[in-house]
Formats: sequence, structure tokens, C-alpha cells
Amino acid sequence: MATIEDVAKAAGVSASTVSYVLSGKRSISAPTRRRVEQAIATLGYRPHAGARALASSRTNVIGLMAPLRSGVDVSVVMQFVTGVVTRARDVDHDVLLLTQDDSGGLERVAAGSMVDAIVVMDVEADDPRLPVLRALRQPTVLIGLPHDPAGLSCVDLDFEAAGRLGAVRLAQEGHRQVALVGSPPEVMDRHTSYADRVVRGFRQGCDEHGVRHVVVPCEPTPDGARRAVDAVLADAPGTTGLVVHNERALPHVLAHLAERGHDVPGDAAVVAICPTDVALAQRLPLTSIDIPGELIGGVAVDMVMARLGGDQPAETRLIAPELTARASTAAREV
Amino acid sequence: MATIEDVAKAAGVSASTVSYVLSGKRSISAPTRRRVEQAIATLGYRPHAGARALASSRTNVIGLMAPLRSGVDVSVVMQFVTGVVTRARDVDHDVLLLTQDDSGGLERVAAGSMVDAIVVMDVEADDPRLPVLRALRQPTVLIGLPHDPAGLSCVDLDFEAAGRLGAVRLAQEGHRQVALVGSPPEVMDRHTSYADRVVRGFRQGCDEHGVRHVVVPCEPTPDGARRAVDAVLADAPGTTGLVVHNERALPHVLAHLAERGHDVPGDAAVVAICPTDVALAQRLPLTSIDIPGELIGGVAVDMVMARLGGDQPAETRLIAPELTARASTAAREV
DNA sequence: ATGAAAGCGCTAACAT
DNA sequence: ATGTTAGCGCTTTCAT
Repeated sequence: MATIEDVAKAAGVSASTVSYVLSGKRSISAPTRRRVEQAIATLGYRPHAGARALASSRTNVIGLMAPLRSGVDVSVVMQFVTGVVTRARDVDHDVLLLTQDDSGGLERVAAGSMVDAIVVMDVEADDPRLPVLRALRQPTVLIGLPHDPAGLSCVDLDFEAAGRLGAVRLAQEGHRQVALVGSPPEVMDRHTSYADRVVRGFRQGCDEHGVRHVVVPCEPTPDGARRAVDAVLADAPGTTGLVVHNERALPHVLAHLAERGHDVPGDAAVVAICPTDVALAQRLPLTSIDIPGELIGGVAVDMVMARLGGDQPAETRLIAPELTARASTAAREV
Repeated sequence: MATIEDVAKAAGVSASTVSYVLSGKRSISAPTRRRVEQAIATLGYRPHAGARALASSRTNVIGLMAPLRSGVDVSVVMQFVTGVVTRARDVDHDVLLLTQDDSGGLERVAAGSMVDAIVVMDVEADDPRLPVLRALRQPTVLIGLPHDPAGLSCVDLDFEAAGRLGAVRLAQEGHRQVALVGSPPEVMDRHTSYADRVVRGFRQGCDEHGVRHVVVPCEPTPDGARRAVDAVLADAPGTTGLVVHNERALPHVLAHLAERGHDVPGDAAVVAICPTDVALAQRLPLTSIDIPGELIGGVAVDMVMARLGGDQPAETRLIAPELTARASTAAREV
């Protein structure tokens, strides 16, 4: 492998000049720059990442903790991951992937100076990783919103507003009894940030509009969906509207409604909180509130880079939800 | 951050002794080892990854190029990724995530010495990355099987055998006219390694058993599945058995069969080639040939690590497919 | 506008 | 069994 010294020699300059050509941190005369670039090209020179990190304390790598816990939909996770990786490349960074949800991994990559910054997904209300993250010298962004985000930057869809929006929409369309078919029980039990927030927003929206409601968690399986739908119909027989926040259960919920003879949207309106492509891949195109994973992943990178640059304070950004009406809802005749 | 020098001082030894305690590359007396470990613990010392990489030419990072592109089922991809990351951690490595459309990514991380080894997923028959990979000094393992794997190690499910196995099973159960509902058209068109091989094996299996057959690609949408099923039933009305190799289309294929009044397995038997959890998450548990993604990902890491150690030659490993009979097939009455 | 030189923190000969 | 020392390949003062 060619080193910076080889390049310098070939271009008839010093190593530091090559370094400055590469970094742009000082002005270089046009002819010099040209010779250096020429030399770099012909030698196929690439700076050694480790040497660079050692000398500059910058790795140009972002750590991404994407735990693949049970109950979370991997395809949704991947949209966030894609957003992070894509935006990271835009700002000349690579991504180191951590999938274990232990704080050991965080400390290893952070204290070992493997990464410049860290993005953490799948945050819980009282996430045990928070104290660890607060202690790191690398800036951190959470995708999600814990109880106490003090000192940490956060970004996410405003899931509370999304839950409320779903409820309010159903209320406005004339439904008086609705249900939230939510995340799998284990996700709820962990108090995964987004699950908690959707429930809270949904309840508030219903209460504000005097709409009766029930909330049921839902296993992402055919049987789980059957049980959830049956539970709703048993506990609250007058239910005519559903907010479903569970990508994998969605097809089964729809299938079971059909099986029980409930027409959508005639007998039961459905508002899905899910990525748009999921809403469009169902048996009928669903009215939905998009989860813009790629966007959010990209914003997470922007935020973390901003904090890397200056000494910006931590900040929380919640993306406003947007509802797109499709074939699974319709104004109710009175 | 504490350095190795700090630790050495605290333990009353030289830096190299600390290094050797950490690496185990020479024997250390029990008392010395204890003092060093004590110092490491109290100082919270972590070796600087860059410094280590610079001095040792080892990063303890594996590069993983994973597809985040259209047509591939991300949940299947994630199983492979999980296998890679999990096994990598077992052998004390981290994973740097590269995406397919990051064309220069391989050269960047390889020439920049960011990774010790590379695992590449979603390989095409004539993958344009092959020449690049052959030129790298880091060992590489492909998950998939290109036309000409010369010089590169490969590991994958034996998809050709899987395609054949599906066909043969249907033949043995008495079907005389069968169909393969395959990968999405764009995956076929790219000649993605696994798609090609399934088709080839399926055809061979049918031919060997004198079974008539058709092959249709299938968009992973409700409409796509409808079109695929309709095409099969139009072109080959006597079709009674289906091999489906398309995770996302699977539920829609089953739904459309039901809609057209075809009972499974009575009127149409279905053998799915997909991860077992996908086969079990359908409306009825499917007879399936498992795609053991985690296993294969782990094996990929083992292979690449083996090549890192010694100077093993490149090798190709194909995992034999196994069919598990469930509710979607049944011996045919004659 | 460019060069010289001092590290960055570690590993691995080479000593003893 | 342990210490000494020469780099690994960069970045970045400090000079000029």
C-alpha cells in the first residue's frame, strides 16, 4: 500500500503538503495541487484509516445501535438503518453496526475510539443505556424519546401526535367506539418508547372527542391478530374503527376482519400507523399515518454531525405525523 | 482517556507488558498479570482502535456489504446480517455496514485498512464486484454463488438443490403439472444468484420426474401475486402444485388461491422456500424448505476468519436444503 | 505557499 | 518473565 510519504515523493513535495491537499485545511497552489492529485491517482493512494484516527482523533465512522429485539418489525428497522447509512455516506462517514442491546458494545466502540458519534435505536422509556450514553465523550442521538432525555439529543416521529391523529380522525368520521390494536405485548412490556407514546396519544385523542375506546396489544401472527380482533369485538362490540400500529399483524387483522364478515371500511374503518409502502401492500390500500424511517434516520445523522462540529446543546426533534386517506376509511353515515 | 502508558505506570510495568497481558502473546507471571488487570480496571482503560490498527495491521472489523435494494426481502436479509454480526462478536470483531449502492465502498474500506475481511451478500451471477474483490488483500466471502467463483470463497444455501427438492417432493406426492412462483422480476433480471439457481434446480427436478411445469416471476404485492397465480392457472390449467420462492408474495399468493376457490393443499399444494418463521406465520403452516440465514451468516464469518488466519485456499460451501412437511402439502389421491 | 518534525497510542522485534 | 525501542502512517504545530 502506498503511504502519504510515497505520494509526497512522487509529487516532489512534503508529506504535510499532501495531507493539506487532502484536507483542504490550507491553501495550495494550483500546480502543486495538480501534481499531488496526479500522484495520488497513479499510486492509488488511500489514507490509512487507523493512522488518521490516531493522529486526528476522528474516525469518520458513526456507531449505530440497532437491536433486533423480538416483536419489532425488521423491515421498519431497516428503513431507519438505510436512512442512517445513506446520510452518513453523504457526509463522508461509514457506519459500524451494533445489534446487541448491551451497553458494553457502546462502551467498547466509544472508549476504543472506533466511532465519532453514536445513533441509538429502539429506545425504551427508562432505557438502561441512557446513563452510559450520557457519560460518553462522543455525541449521541436517540431515535425515540425516553422519559428523561436530559443531555441527549432525540429524534423520532411524534408518535403521541400520531396516536392522537388516528383517534381524532376516526372521531371526526363519526365513530363513537374505537380500538387501538397496538404493538406486540413484549414491546409494550418493555415500554418501548414509540409503543407507549402511541397509546398515550390515542387515549388522549379519544378522550378529547368523547369516544369510547379500548387498547389491545397484538402478537404479530395470524393467531395473535385473531385474538386481538376477537378481544376488541368481545369487550367492545360496538367498535367501528381501528387504529392499527403493528406492521406485521396488519395483514392478519384485515384477514380476520374479513373472515368475521366485517367489511372495511363499511363495518370497520382502519387507520394504520406504518410505513407507506406497508399500507399500500395490503389487500386494500390503507388510510395511514406514515412512519418515515429513512427520513428520521437521516435527520439523526444530521443532528449527530451538528453536535460533532460545534458545541450545540442537546435537542429533541419530533416529526409531525401526516395522515393520508385511502380506501380503509370513509365518513360514516349517520 | 487512559493510555497503555498510564496503565503501565499504574501497574509498575512497561507498556509492552500491558500489551502482552492483553494479547496473551507471551506468558506473564500471575502477580504481574493481576496488577496490570487491576490497573486496567481502575483506569477504565481501552486500547485505542486506531493505534492498534496502525501498529498491528489488524482492525478487528469485518466489512459487510448488504443489499438494501428493491425486491429483496429485508427481513430475510436481516437474518443473514444477524448471523454475521453475532458470529463476528463471538470472534471479537465488529461489523462495518456497507450498502450495495455504495459502489466505491469496498475499495474505500479495504484500501483504507478499515476492515480485516469482507462479507458480500446478494451476489449476482456475473457480479461486477467480483474483479474488485479479487484484487483486495483482505479475504472475502460471498454469500451467494456467482458463475465463476475462482479465487473467492462462497457460502450459501444450495438453492439449486432446494429448487429441485421442491419439485421432486411435489412429483412424489403425485403432481403432474407444477409451477414455480419465483422472485420478483427485477431480482430475476439481475440474475441474482439464488433466483437463478432455484429456477435451474426446479426445472431439473421436474424434468427428471417427467412433470410439466411453468416458472413465473412474481412482484411482492397483492396485485403481483394475483397476476402470477392467474398466469399459472391460465397457461397451465392443470397445475396442482406450487413451489413459492418469494417471502413477501407468499401471503398474497395464498390469499388469491383462496379467493379463486382453490383449497390448499386439496386443490393446490404449496412448498415454500423461505425462512421457517415466515412459513409458520402464514394462514396455515406451510411445508417449507428453510433458508437458514443466521446459520449461513455465521458460517460466512467463520470462513473469512479462517482465511485471515492461515493461507487457506478459497472454498465454496453449499448448505444442503431440508424440507419440513406441514399443512400445505399432502399426498395426492390417485 | 510549503517544509520539518513532533507526536498520536499501540505492537512486536530485539534484548536480557 | 519482563523491559527497550523502533516504527506503523498520519495530522498539525511551528518555522520560514
